[in-house]
Amino acid sequence: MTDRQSYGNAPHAHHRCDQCDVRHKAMCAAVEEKDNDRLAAIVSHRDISPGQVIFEEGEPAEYAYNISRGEVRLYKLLPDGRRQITGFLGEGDFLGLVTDDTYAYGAEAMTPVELCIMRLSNLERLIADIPPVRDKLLDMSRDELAAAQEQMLLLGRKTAREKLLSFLLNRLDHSDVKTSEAKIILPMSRTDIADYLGLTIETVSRTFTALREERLIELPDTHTVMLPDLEAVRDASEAL
Amino acid sequence: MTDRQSYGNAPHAHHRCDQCDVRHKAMCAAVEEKDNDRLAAIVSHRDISPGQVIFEEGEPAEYAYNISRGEVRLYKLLPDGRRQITGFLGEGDFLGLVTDDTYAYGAEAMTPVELCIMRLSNLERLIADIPPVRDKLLDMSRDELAAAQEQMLLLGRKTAREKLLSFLLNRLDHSDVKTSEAKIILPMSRTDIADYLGLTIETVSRTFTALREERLIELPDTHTVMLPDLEAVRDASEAL
DNA sequence: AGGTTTCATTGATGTGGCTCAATGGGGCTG
DNA sequence: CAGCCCCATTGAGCCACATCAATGAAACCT
Repeated sequence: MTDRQSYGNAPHAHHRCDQCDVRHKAMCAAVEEKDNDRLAAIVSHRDISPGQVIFEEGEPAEYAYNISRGEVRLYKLLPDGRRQITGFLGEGDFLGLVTDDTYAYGAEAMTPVELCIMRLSNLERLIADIPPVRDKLLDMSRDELAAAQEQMLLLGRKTAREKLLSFLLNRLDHSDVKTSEAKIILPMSRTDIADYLGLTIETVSRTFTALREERLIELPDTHTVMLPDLEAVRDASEAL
Repeated sequence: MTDRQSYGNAPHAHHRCDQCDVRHKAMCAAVEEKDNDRLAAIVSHRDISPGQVIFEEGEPAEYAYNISRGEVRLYKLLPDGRRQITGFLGEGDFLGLVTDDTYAYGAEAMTPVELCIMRLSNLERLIADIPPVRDKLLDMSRDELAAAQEQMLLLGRKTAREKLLSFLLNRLDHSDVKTSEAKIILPMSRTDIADYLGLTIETVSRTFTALREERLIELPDTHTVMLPDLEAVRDASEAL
């Protein structure tokens, strides 16, 4: 599951932050034109291949990351190997808020990932000097907290069917491709979905099949889901 | 469950913040001596009796709160009434971080509660003007996020037994009475515990009984738990 | 192209926790 | 202090989801 190789590949040289594709979505959007050089001076880049570990839970936290390309899973483990995925991150998302000086969760690439890296000490100085950055991070952690609470409701009180439908609706909201027909691409495996929803892989698979037979969803292939009747899905995701 | 009466009792007059019992634990600790007057000028107080609603999920958020006395539960509801408690708050805790301008969860008093109230608009000005306040709030939401992720692990992947033991250990950590024997006071009902752990009241009750029969816990009365062998509890809370 | 590995699906069976139901006990009220 | 109400406990049976096991299908390597 985590064939950690050389711990990521060698970092690149610095980059032009003002030309970054995901700048507008990322924390960096809070940095003004004039401070761009300062931002560029403290970031470097790294490519990560699918399945590789970015960092592990409990590891001393040295860096914070912005995802400039690809998809990442965050997870926590129990001693016997049970895993809970606490979130999926994508382009523009920020990675590495820490409490005590260790990472509170592990992070792995699900697809090829391009990371924008900065030392936490440098980030802290940036935060102190540029108030909008601090505001942006506060906002982001507020949003994350609201999402976490929604996920607690899902994990603690929803059925398998409701969990899966809520998950699909979430994915739809967060996808940027807004076609008329609701189409969802799932970059993660069934196992990842199961570990995110507090289910087993078999239950996820069976529930997908059941939903397809009810015509609530279509599955053109394993990693694509279509929602032909959004209203029906919304109703079924919280039962009535 | 929520006999909302007159929506709290009449607010008191302002208070001496510098004499506040919970100041050192609260966000207010980040306000310096010289800014005390400014803090005192924007806060008022309110007493809430057990079971009363402080605010409801989805309600437009106008105020933020500090808890100066008592215990509060936060929760989210599904349309059919299923409830997930997302957290328990106590003295010094802050209440009312919002995403869009509505509360992301409901809040109810579990015991008699004394609240320190401030308008969100005033708090925002305080945040903008006094950087340590912003830092403190960022820290607090980081901690809350870490706790939320831990709770996701619990809800998604732990057994009833592990859930209950983890819950007790958490309560022990957050209690300020540090006696040699590990003693825990639970202000909340069995139903609250069930809704926090994603269980039913019957399972909570049965699990308590089973743990007592194994001598992992003692139950002098319904709302008191003793942990005679902390190591054994820690092991059992994550299985091996 | 063939062989291997990995991942998803499906089936058969088991079980932890839920549901439904009855009983017990502690605290409040009059 | 009797009666009531609320809450917790306990029991019996059931079911949603887990576990165990087999098969199918796609991706990967050589």
